[in-house]
Amino acid sequence: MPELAEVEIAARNLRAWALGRRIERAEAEPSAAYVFRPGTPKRFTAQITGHRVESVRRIGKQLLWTLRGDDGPLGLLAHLGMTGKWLRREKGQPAPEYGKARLHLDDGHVLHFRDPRLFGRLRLVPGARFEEVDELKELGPDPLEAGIDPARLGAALARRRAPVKVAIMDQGILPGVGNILASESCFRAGIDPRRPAATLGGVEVARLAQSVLEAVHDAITRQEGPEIAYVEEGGENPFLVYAREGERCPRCKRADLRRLVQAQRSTFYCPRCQK
DNA sequence: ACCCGTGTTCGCTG
DNA sequence: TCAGCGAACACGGG
Repeated sequence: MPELAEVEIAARNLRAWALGRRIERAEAEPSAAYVFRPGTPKRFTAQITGHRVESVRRIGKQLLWTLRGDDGPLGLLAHLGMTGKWLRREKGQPAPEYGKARLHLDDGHVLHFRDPRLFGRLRLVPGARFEEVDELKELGPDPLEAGIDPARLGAALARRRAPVKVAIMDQGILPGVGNILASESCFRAGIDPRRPAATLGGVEVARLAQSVLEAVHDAITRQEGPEIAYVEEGGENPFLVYAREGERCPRCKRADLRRLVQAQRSTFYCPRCQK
């Protein structure tokens, strides 16, 4: 369930699990070719096997692995898409359902990339030259790593006529912000998600910047644990407004939360608190 | 059967 | 060139 917070947890897990480990064998499901584009499952297997995991970095929703082999570094760019997840299993345990790729480590564990819906991506980056990858060039500064500069955010929003909730999901503006965080951030900031981005004043932009960081920190705090545990089946919805259409607003406790569709995605908001 | 979904990309339009 | 829009991608779950 990957937005910034989930990917950050994934990065922390992967560092704890894999840093310094040698990948004795990499495997990929031939049937999951879609995940490895551009590239093939075969190439994935052949190139990664034998490398050591040197670092795992996160920018927005992207995971940047740097692997070290005999003939220099190799990058692995991983995106979880809608349903991607990294899991760790002991050697010999059955692979998780929908496992698309596996990294057998030299400590008796196997890292599985599980992705039922196949919107995830695993992409090799020769020489780990991530600076040459187009999707990464287009990303803005990571909110968690660099903070959010209200002046920069204001300037970016000023150019947009799109609704503010849609604009803040632009990965060139706030990488890592997805559909949930966007709704949550607008709610926390008391800003109507339908407002054209360019109509926000300086005070509102500053409040929005702060709200995004708070929503991210809250989400990370909730999820820390051995694995990504997140709105697991039967778990309680941890969000303030997301997926709470019809429920009473947790702030004003008077209006009922509403749902609307923006840019083909659901938005949740309080019609009374968000101006 | 139908609708929904935590994401990105591509093609088209103004 | 850029902003905006809708479709497409693939598939499980309610």
